[in-house]
Amino acid sequence: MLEHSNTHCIAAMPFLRNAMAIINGKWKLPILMALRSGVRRFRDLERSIPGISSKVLAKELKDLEAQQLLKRTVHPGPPVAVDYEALPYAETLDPVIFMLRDWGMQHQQRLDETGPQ
Amino acid sequence: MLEHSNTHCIAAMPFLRNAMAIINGKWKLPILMALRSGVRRFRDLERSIPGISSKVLAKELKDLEAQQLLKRTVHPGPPVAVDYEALPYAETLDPVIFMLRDWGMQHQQRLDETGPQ
DNA sequence: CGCCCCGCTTACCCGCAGGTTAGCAGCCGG
DNA sequence: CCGGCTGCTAACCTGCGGGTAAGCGGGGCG
Repeated sequence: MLEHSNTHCIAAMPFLRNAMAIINGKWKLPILMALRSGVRRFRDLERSIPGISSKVLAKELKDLEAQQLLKRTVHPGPPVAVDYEALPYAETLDPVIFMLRDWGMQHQQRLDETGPQ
Repeated sequence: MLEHSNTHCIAAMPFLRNAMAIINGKWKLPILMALRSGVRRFRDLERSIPGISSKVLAKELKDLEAQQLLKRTVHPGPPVAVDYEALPYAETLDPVIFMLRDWGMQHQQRLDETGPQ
């Protein structure tokens, strides 16, 4: 698999883990989705993502910024305001996410059909 | 994102998690790779996947079987022999894995280029 | 009989993601 | 001056994925 070579597979694992690490975690995708739908302020994100805690939100935002998927901007007021925006680069994740979602859907169907019997 | 509707995004999350759950875990992909490269017996899998323990291997094999990605067959000997083989269905994961790997590679490059400066 | 191989299972431990609660500095409105 | 909102951080706890070590029933082998 992966070009029919086992060594290539092993070599590919770090990149796979790399990619997974970003999509992974309970909140990364919800955060990106919220950002893309126009929410920018910390508290607004907190409110628009039901269930997330401020601790986790802050941490995930840092991670996503480190991955260059979003930009944090501090507008010195007063009052100071912070906003987060998804970078265009974040869109390059879309095809990957679509693929995962589609396979996930089809797989769920398969399990629903053949599993219960 | 995901068809420009936030509700669709939320609806898609279970499928995403579903798909992730299968690819996820330290050993799922290595096991599938080993199976596809022709290894079928439990002990052989254990040996061809350096670092895995028999406990984890057994558990992951059960999971993968439940997901219908592989088939477990017991050949009553004596001696009894058990073999595991990847089902053709497992190949439907390839495009997903390719996408992840490719994005992961390109992303790694991006971080290497812009990060250090 | 003694020993090793196979295919597991059991019991125990550990690290880390993530949840819970609390608090803090800065600003504002009343 | 009091209370509330914003953008966090700190301290604590829990669950779970996974590692480690050991063992066990069945069989083959010398």
